[in-house]
Amino acid sequence: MPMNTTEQIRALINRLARLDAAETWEADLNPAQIAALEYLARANRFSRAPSHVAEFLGTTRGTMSQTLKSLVRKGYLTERRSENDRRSITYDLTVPGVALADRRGVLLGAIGVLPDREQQHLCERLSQILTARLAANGGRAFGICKTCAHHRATGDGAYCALLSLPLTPEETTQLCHEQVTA
Amino acid sequence: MPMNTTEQIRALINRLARLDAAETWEADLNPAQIAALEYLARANRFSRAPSHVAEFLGTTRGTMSQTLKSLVRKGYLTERRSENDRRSITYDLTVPGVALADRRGVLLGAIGVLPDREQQHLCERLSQILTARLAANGGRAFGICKTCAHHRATGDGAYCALLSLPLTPEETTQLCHEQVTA
DNA sequence: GTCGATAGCATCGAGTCGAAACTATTGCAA
DNA sequence: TTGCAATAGTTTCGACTCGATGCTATCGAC
Repeated sequence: MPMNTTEQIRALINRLARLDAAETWEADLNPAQIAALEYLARANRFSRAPSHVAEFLGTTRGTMSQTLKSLVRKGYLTERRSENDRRSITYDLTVPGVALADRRGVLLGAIGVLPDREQQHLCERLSQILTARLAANGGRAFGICKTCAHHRATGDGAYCALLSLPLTPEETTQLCHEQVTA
Repeated sequence: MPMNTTEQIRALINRLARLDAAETWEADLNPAQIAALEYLARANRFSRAPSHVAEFLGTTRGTMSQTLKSLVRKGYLTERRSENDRRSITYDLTVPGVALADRRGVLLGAIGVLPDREQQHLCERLSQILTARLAANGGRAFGICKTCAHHRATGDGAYCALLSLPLTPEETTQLCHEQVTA
């Protein structure tokens, strides 16, 4: 029974991710650890708690708790308890953590074979699929801050209307767990 | 530091695969087991040995050996020693195995939001990336039999010029570890 | 017949996986 | 103010994957 296009796309996505994950072992981290580290490298300060990483990657808080603890032991993360809510914890990347998150693999080179226009197009299509996938069972999008309905541009920086907090220019390019596409 | 398009594509591929994998646990199989089962469901009779599955999924023979044994224990596969080469083993799907490989998840539905033309386009782009990725470190393509340089169409069925063996029509639509794009 | 290459397997320690039970904190409401 | 449910994170459990290493059986070329 030959596969239809839809199934082929799913198979390609899974195989590419699997091959990319296999590279990961070159460092002293496994795929789950790299995935968590890369998320934390791109998330803003409101979105770096264990429950956020767990939701982003489709796993449980318990599992993510272990993964994050092991990254702390290896020196790639530090944990910081919140002042306001003493239950919550935020993880920050250390200098080696940032270096590792910026590491690039063979897959990036392979994506580079496509011309810029095609990359742009591909990126949009995959985003559409992700949005549909998340909508199917109420997942959050974790989109970029400045594309959010709560984002307000001010003179110099920006402002979050949901959290009533000022934002630095850098923060507006990061991922946020509260993001709602405008 | 904002991500460029290339990095975004990689991140999207990994996140989609991860979310798809999370669904997998609804059955009594984990992502690695499902991936192996789905490969075996699509591979031809020359490409269903542990070393083939391992190469396809970018893992080692040792690890794959364990995964396949556990699928046998669960009743989704049967193993069969080769007549010609007594070292080699071929795995076949049982009836429950076929049923499980055909199971469809939320991701397929999400891919379905794209119109057919876009799916076709997306499929080609991802294939290009995969080809480039494999070329980067000498991996095999595991392409479809009838697109192979060794494929010869005959009157009724077909013929493999590499293995000097006749092929059924069905076999020419399956994956082959020897495939070389014509 | 020897010997290297190949195919698969067993074992090891670290770590992931979900599930479930647990602690500490928060916030709401009677 | 007390009570209680919701929330955030952790711990423990058993099954399993991960790569690495070393092992056996078989094959094939010389």
